[in-house]
Amino acid sequence: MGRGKVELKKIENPTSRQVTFSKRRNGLFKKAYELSVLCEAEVAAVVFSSGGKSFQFASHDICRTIARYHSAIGLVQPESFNQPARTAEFWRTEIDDLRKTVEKLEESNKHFAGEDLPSLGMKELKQLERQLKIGVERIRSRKRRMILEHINLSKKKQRALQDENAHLQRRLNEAEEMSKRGGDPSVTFQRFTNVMINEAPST
Amino acid sequence: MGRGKVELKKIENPTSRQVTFSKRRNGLFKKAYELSVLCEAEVAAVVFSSGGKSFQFASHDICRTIARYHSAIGLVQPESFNQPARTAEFWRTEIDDLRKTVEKLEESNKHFAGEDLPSLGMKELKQLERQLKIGVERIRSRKRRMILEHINLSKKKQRALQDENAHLQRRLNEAEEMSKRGGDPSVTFQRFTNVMINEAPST
DNA sequence: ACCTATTCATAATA
DNA sequence: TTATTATGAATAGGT
Repeated sequence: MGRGKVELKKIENPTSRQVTFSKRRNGLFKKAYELSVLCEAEVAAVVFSSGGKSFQFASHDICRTIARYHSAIGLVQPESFNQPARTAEFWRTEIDDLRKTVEKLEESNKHFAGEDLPSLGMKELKQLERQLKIGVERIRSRKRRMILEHINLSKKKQRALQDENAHLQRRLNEAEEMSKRGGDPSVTFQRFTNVMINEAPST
Repeated sequence: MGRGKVELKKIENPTSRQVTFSKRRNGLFKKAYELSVLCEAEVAAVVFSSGGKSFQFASHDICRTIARYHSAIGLVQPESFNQPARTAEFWRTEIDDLRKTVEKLEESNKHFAGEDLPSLGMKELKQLERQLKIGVERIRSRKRRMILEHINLSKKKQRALQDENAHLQRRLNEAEEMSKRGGDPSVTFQRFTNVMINEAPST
């Protein structure tokens, strides 16, 4: 709802994704609230942003609602005999590390896209610009290479077709000679080939 | 929405309350789903009708999301969740997701740096080049802005110093006048200021 | 953050 | 329950 509809797929632009996340999260919680009031329902909602931040709404007490959900599902389990503390701790750090990695990568990605620049000093900006220019240059050279390859391929195809044409022409001439000299006139040639040069991709 | 607005209070008519509950529950879950897709968020919602029936939506795995919520708020999870196999499963999927995210980010980072290009087609290359050019342009504009700010700051400083100089000059003249006319010759001025313009950073 | 053209959700109704 | 539709709400894109 808004100007133009939106495809149901990940919003690629990080800025508008963040904005939409905020807006829609609020919208969702509002709806949840209204549902709970209008229909006397018990509602809880948990949302994690892609960055890992958590948000929640609960009409009553979220823990109570979750507990109720557990019992509703019949997931009650007796005390288990493990060392969940240590294991959970281990996983937690593992996940924290990964999250940090993600954050760093996201930041550098943003910088590459020219976003979030105010957090950088002049020196970093210069370095970044240099880096981007190198990137552009590499991409251009890759494009040149691809085009060249394409052209060469086309040329090869062309040559092959020309050769085949010549060959067929020769055979045709021979056959005509034969028939002039009284060869079997039922022999005909029905093969044709077209010389097609694929259009090279535009720059 | 709908014909006439609704007050935010319990719907007394049981029939229309039930109908509204159904509709709005679906609406809520739909919104939750859209949020998860559009913004790559992890969303879970649990709803109990006033009659006690439970409904839930989860973008990933609802137990995982709840577990994540628990760890996010630093609560020890209820034992019912710490059954080792299941818990391990949750953490594993969580970690897998994060790893995938990291991989994607690393790939796009490489592409920004002009590495690993052969995996891209001509179309992607063009898009990437455009993106990089935008990045460069933004960086340049950021640099310009920084330099301008620096210059303005310098100018301000310069002006302030000039003013101070003028003021001192005036007082000096006055003092000289005074002494010529036989004022107290012991009054001297010992303050000096230099007008220093900081060098602007080079482009 | 605020604005508003649009699309979406849904209350009333059948 | 389902389908329709008038209307208010949510929100995408812009500023």
